[in-house]
Amino acid sequence: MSTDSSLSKSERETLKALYRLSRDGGDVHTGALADSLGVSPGTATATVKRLAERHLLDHKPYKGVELTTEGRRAAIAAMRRHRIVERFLADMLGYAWNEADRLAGSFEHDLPQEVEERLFVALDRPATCPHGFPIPEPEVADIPSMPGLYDLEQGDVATVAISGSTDPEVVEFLDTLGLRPGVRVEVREKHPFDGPLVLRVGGKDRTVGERVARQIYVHREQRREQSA
Amino acid sequence: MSTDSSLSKSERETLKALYRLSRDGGDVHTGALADSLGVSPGTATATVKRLAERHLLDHKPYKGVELTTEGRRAAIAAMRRHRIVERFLADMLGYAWNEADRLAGSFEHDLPQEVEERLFVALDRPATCPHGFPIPEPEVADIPSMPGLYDLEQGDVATVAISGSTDPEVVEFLDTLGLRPGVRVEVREKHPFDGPLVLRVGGKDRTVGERVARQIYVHREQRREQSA
DNA sequence: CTTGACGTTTTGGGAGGCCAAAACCTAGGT
DNA sequence: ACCTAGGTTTTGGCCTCCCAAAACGTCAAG
Repeated sequence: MSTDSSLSKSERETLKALYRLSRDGGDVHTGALADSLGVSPGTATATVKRLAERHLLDHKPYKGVELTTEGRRAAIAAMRRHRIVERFLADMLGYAWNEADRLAGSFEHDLPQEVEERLFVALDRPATCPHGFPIPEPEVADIPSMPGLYDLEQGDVATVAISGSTDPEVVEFLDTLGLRPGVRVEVREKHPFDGPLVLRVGGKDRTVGERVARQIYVHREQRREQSA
Repeated sequence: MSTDSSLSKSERETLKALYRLSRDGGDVHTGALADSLGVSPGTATATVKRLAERHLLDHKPYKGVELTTEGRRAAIAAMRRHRIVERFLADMLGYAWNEADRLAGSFEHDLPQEVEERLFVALDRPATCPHGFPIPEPEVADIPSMPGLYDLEQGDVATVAISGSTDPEVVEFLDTLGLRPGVRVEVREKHPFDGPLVLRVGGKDRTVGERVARQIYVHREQRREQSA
């Protein structure tokens, strides 16, 4: 029942990383985890072992790691906290969305649950973090995965989300096109054979290539049924 | 030059406690420190030894502990952070001044310096914490000590501050008299022989006994010179 | 089917944190 | 001047967290 019961900073960070890694890619190995956490392989293994004992994940030595339902719930709770703190940094302290990320990680861990909730309310129960990703409900064990911009079809309307791990140069380029987190876009045309998209962004038509479009996530709003 | 350079949670907490303890009372012994931190005597000694190696305090075994100038600066920086966080909890999240205290301690430690400053600005550079105690400037090595309410003389005007360690029942009683942090009071009469004070509080005259008055701190505003 | 190479886990070591209990000072009473 | 009581420090243990390097599995190429 109880979602957490005293996880340490690195344990929470590990769960978050595992959730991310498992969302895109088959088996997650401790090596990938170590990279993602910026930690030595041995350290990653040790943390994994501890979490396995608490039944937050299954560890098949040399084979891979998989979160249990409980582990996924804890990971999502950690993400919720992270995203709320990001919103705080952006909305109350005026940080840009791509700065908030960096700072949130450093002090989200010791934030009491109670304060997290008050903060959420004080921020007016935001639906997304400053990157545009949804803030999950508490206690859920799954977040619906977001499609990429390039997965949309002609006529689709969606809201943009940009991952914090996106190459800063790409981010800057997107910015010049008006493609920023939270912005609404409509797909005007999608050229075949991995061709570019033509989008309606802030009253202007913009063209985006496939490689760049694949780095943008979206929240589909509604599909405009467009014929019979 | 650099005020901190990576102190841990307990190290900072130790410095704060030592600053408090040394402000009222001669030698500070590790026992008092341990009590104040809610930690075993051995743990207190160990932390003291570590801080001594960093030249933040002098430790004369079996005799006592004393902060160095550097140590005092670090302690005050920690207090500044604590008080800013309290203000945040009170002003932005709506916590009562005596609740803020409890919660601030849990997450102030990992707050990046940078965020602390932004928070300070976002809060409109407050002069005091919700208890009524001043938020020190950064980088100072001393805070002027505050007199008690009972140290005032007839005609003095001052602002009330109430320590977080005050007995809750006393706090509640004070509340019924309108004596809350930040409230302005004027001393109408001071009876001799440890007699009661008569104060002007929020447009009403209130009488306060010596024992209670000694538990309230004040910020003197100006001495009204009242004769020749 | 053997043998590397590569990735994973274990081992050994260090630092912070905590405690309980043993060893140790210091000061006060006799 | 002793000696004991009370407070202080050390010791030994346990936990998280990190690393480097040794030991170990696995799998695929020869």
